[in-house]
Amino acid sequence: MAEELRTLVERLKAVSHPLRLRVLSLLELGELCNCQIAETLQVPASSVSEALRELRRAGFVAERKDGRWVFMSLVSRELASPFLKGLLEEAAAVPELQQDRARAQAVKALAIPVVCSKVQRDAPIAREASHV
Amino acid sequence: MAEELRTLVERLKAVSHPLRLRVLSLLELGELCNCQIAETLQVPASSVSEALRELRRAGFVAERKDGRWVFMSLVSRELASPFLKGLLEEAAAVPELQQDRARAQAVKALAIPVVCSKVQRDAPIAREASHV
DNA sequence: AGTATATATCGGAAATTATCGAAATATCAT
DNA sequence: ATGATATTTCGATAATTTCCGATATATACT
Repeated sequence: MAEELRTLVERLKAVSHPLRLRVLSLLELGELCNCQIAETLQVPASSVSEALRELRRAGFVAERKDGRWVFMSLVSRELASPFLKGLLEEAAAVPELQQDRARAQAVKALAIPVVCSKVQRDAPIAREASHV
Repeated sequence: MAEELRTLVERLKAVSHPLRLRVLSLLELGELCNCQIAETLQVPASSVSEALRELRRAGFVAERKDGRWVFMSLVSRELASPFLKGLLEEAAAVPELQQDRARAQAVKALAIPVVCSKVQRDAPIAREASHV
């Protein structure tokens, strides 16, 4: 398979996943660290880390390290590919993603160490169905 | 998972696949029947049929039956979602997809029964790697 | 140095998806 | 009706993906 076709498919796969799409949508609010996302979505920090890795590989997300924390943000709208722009436009209208962003706003209002220690402390998440 | 999030993910999955993306891209040329696509891409007709089913389920493709043939076409640009528009814009620039479309032009120049009987007659396809 | 904490990676079981030939269905042509 | 042909569905296997706890790594704080 040609390199560029493969790359396009990989970028599409990166967002064809509920958790990764939820993470992408959260980053519309501006940069967030791993633990803020984990707390907002109530999923294990390792799952968030993996989701972010894929989104980075796909070129949708940039990272900025600051001490212990790694802040992730969407690539700028000018650099965003046409389909990413279209996707974000559609994501903005999805109710569950809107709810996620509302919860993230509340999480952002807290100090980061408070949020992170809370995540560490959390008991394993009960799963509603197979695959988040 | 919320219904609308699930639906968006399903639509993304539908195009996160080399064969389905190639089929979608071919339909930029206008409507094509199953066997024209199978001949153009040199893949089994049943694989094309399955790809088209997913693209239809995702709402990207419409069908028009005419006797034995089922012609598939892209939904109109006005009905196309922002994401689909962006994707088609990117697909237009991918070399392998451009080559596919060039081959499809040649196939379209032939009478359909000629193309279809050729597809039926074809020996099984040698696979270059796992997953097309 | 030693402890705490944030993130990343690993391992591997479970779920999902991909693939294509074979069989089924639907329509056309005689 | 019979046979031909276009498309779809089925069945089964192989490949991939998902998921999360455990472990590793990296930085901060004392």
